[in-house]
Amino acid sequence: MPELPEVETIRRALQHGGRGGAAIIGWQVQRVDLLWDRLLATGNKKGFLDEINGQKVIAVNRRAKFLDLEFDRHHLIFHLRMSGDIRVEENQHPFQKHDRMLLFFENGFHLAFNDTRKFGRIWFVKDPQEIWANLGPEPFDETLTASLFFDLLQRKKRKIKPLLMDQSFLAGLGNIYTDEALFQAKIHPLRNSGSISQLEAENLLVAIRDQLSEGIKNNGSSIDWVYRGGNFQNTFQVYGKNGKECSICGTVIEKMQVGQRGTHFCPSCQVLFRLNPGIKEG
DNA sequence: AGGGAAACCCGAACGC
DNA sequence: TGCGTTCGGGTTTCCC
Repeated sequence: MPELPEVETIRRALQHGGRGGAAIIGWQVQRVDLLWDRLLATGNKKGFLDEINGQKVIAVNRRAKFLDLEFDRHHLIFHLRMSGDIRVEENQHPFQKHDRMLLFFENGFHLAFNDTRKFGRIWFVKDPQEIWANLGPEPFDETLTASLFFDLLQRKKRKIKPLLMDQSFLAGLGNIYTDEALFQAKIHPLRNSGSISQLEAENLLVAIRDQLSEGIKNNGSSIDWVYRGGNFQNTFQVYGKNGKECSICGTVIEKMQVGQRGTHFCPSCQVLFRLNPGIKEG
């Protein structure tokens, strides 16, 4: 589902073209159809529909899983949540089931926001900072060094998987990339963040960046029926692989619930307790 | 502070 | 075949 790599893939398509659509930079808004009112998370509908008219797209940015359409005077921020997707098409193209908003441009094209499950939201604001004020660092932020990451983990006493998915701790990971990163780093999802060693923290940060990079390189993951075009799902090592053999050791991959989320791991590669005396448990 | 549960949604997958 | 039930994904909110 849309996690950082999927949102980044969509961002690049809107900025530079791709995924079957053209770049939208410089395009001017002519009209907006809001087909499902609750899509707009804040502000009033009329103000939004009136004020966006005539504005041009300056840039398409991303922060964590938020997509930021930057216009002359406002930002239109999207969160795709579970099933959101964006298409750019000529107006003659038929609208689709579950389209929740249509942004018409003066050049005869429109941007369609499609969201089967209606979890996605948009914000129309002057300053995007107010939307993402509580987000943690970007995973690729250069100031997020291995030693800083270790310190941040030490300060918390939480299960590592829910902590990595907490957007105020680290912004961008979702269920899939978290499971894959923990597998690469050989860390059990239930490990207490305070028990992670310096070396493990280093490996984990590398794994997070590796997995996200691979996801972006593959244009994201197409799983279920919701996301178009990505191939990263073909490289999954643990996500959805429960019952299959681990590619490293042959042990059967298991699935369990952690913080209400399906969690996939190799019980041999990712051990919760080490038997070696002298190594702290947990 | 941390963690669990529920809510928001829909369609696919499953069970009978 | 057809019906009812379960599941899952990201986030927020509420409660212990």
